[in-house]
Amino acid sequence: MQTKLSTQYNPKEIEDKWYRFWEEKEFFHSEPDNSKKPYTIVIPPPNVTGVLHMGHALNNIIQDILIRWRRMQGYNVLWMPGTDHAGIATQNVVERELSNKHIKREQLGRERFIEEVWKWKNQYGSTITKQLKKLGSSCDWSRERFTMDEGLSRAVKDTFVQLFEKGLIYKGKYMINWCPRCCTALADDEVEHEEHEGNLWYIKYPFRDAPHLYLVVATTRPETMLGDVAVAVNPKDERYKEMVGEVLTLPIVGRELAVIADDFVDPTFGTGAVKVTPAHDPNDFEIGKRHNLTPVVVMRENGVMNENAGDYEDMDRFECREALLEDLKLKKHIELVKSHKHSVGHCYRCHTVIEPYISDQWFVKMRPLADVAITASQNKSVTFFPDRWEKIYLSWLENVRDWCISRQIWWGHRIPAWYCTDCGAITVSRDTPQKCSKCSNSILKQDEDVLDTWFSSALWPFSTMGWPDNTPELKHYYPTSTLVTDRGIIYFWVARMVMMGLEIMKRVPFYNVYIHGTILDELGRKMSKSLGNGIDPILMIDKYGTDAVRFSIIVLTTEGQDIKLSESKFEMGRNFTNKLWNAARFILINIIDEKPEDIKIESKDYQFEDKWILSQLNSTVEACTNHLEQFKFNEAAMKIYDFTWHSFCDWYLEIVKARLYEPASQKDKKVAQTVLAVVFNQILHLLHPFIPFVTEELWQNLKRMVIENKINTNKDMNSESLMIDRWPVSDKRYEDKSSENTMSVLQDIIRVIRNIRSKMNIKDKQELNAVISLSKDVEYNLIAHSALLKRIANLEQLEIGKNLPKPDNSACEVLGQIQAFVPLAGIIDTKAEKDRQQKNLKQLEDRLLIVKRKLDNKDFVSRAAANIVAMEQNREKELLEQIEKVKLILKDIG
RNA sequence: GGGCGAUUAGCUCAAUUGGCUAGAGCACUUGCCUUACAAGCAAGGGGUCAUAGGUUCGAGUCCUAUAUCGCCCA
Repeated sequence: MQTKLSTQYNPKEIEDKWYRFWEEKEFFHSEPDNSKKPYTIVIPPPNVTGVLHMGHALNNIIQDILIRWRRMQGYNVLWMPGTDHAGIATQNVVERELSNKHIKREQLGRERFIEEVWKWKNQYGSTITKQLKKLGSSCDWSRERFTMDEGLSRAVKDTFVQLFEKGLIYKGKYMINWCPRCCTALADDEVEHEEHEGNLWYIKYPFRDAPHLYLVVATTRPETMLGDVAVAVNPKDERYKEMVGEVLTLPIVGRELAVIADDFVDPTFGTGAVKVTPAHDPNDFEIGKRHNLTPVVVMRENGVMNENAGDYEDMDRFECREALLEDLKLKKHIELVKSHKHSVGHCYRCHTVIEPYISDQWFVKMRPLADVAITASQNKSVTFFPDRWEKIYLSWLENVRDWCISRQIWWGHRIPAWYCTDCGAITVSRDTPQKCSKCSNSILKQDEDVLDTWFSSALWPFSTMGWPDNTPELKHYYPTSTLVTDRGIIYFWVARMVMMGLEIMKRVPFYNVYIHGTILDELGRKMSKSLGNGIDPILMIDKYGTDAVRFSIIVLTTEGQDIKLSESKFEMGRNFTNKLWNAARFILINIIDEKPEDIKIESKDYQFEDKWILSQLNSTVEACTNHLEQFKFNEAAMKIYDFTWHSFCDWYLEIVKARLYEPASQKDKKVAQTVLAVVFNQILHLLHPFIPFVTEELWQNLKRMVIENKINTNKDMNSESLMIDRWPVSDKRYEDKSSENTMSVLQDIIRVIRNIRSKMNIKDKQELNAVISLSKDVEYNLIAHSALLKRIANLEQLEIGKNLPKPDNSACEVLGQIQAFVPLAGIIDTKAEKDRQQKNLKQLEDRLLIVKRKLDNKDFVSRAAANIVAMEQNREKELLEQIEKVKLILKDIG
């Protein structure tokens, strides 16, 4: 920026430059170093097929703030980046690409298909990491990991074998969630439930031995009746008691069904009699087991009806529903159709309606793992911020069912289990086994399935550190410090990491979990591709600059609340970065010294406004640090924003101009220059984690100018970069309540004079006279600040004294113990002034009434805290005095 | 059906353990091209804190209902 500065901040000119600089200097890189305390975050690995959206942006901005802040505090900081292989999603993407070339994966075969996926990954898989860099993320890219890496794959195998050997992984035929489009099993939490407006069909099932009589069952999925093997009623249901044991004939199919009694049946649902289809409904599956019923499967894996569906074979399940209903209607088997809202499960990857399906799958036994994870949060080994999320986490763990981990796809970690072609025994092993563990047969076939992606993600906090090897990284950085994520993956990921961390490492994977809000559109809807209501963070970065995007997002992020976002919100951040830029311009221009001398500045050299701004800075440092410690990012950001703009720029810069332009002495000019540099240097430090690019650019310029002009900031400005310089620490010695109080009075006086100016239509440029009258017992030495007042309020003459009389024809304002008079002979609008004073009086009297009401209340005086009562009494006194003064003024106006 | 969150200025959000006149940003009104910044400066206007009860000397804040919206689970 040199000293010729553009009046507007242009982020494009500097962002890439500094990111490159940081990377080249390896400032993001971390090595285990036991002399320093570690601070570790593992990134929630975005999906390799992913493209950065606002949710990622928020998530990574927060992590980068924590990381940059802790790094500046001197921690040995590691931010571990990487991506996950997103089994189903990635396979879908590559299959779609292939289908454009009219190729099916089955034609290629497993090996060649996986080669294609890797090709795709290598070509497109780094899109999102490039975008994370654009966002300024200071990840240690040299340690970037991918869940399909060799090392992480080894961790997956090792974990699988360990859990299998402990009996925590088993294989079995159970009812699972099946996606007929992806043709794979899904875990319970991979099914998204949606309320659907459907029908409840009441179907007549005739008695075998009395076909004119029938029993009516109600169902929302009539096509599954082809697989009915019984009809169940509640044993306590008087209506059906006598029918238990009777035999019905299944319409259309003709199968004989027994009427059975089972407690599970809800007598209030439908007719109280339900069809039992053990192969196609999870509850019926359980009923079937209890009553030894043989399930009849009527559907193929792709959702098309099979040979058991008779005439409906080869029809799609929904086509079959329509055809079947048509036939039932014709044969008068439908008694009633009622519209009925019910929840329908969908695949979270492709949104196809999920089919409950009996299938041979691998499962993780969850109870023992979940119990340990529950304890970890109850005893605060893992702490949630905000804490309400702990309940969500606990309720899931308390009710969790075994986790189906096998997926019938090709892209992923293949299950390390081999089947003996001879005896059928399963051999589970880290390495490819040479012979069957049971019969020693050497012809073995590996399980075709792969593991759920979340199985590998669950190991992320330690697999990325080199586990199963006991690496220096693992010893130093594990457990990680903080996990930052969205509530959407508390079950998928957070809970599973805790379980696996405790099971495998015997230690929690992280101490704190910060759950941030979800970014919504202006109307409060989730941003989604299908709605087209997303805001592309990269476009926003191009338009407003990365720092503006970061700052705006953080200011909007309050304590994990959701964020309604619209493009215009980014103007706030842009305006602020521009303000900062211009404050820097002012400072850099004004610290130039033709013949710089090395003058030592001591605290006794500070002027009143220096002490004031240093005191304010000090409390800002303290507040900002405290807020960050409590994950209150927006409060920290707002605090610095307010200090920078409304204390430093609005007041300090304006006040100090006099000392720069018409210095009383060269020494005092140097003092002012020094304080400017000191405070701005600290501002840049405090802002760096939030807006790293512009702060680095300005700091580098400040550093150069401070050195060139021999400004002694009492801080070594010899660091190579702001990002590795030290985070400010508050220091009681800078606290100066007296200056703060006095300044606040001066600001009030100035505001009052400006207000009079504005109300009386007097141009800002026109100099005025003013008289400031103080009550006898006022301690402020305002006379010492008359130069300041004159300059900032643009006054020609200023008289300050005790109990000064009101000059004729003056506008007036009462400020507690202070009265400000502005003589306006010839200019004053008497009517306007009178109206103004009357309005004032009314306000004061209203307030007095409220105070009096309190003080007249005996209970208040006796029960409220003494300081509160004293405060009210004091207020009453002040109000009475003020009212007195305003009345006098009114009398004077006439 | 169960749980959680929200409801405060025209809009988006704040408001510590209950205690000064409920604050910001944007928008709005008025005046300013003042040599850091018009993406700015100065001065303003704008609130029955969703509703109804209750606790308390005192409630935006705590309790109980109700309404509306959103999310999660079944």
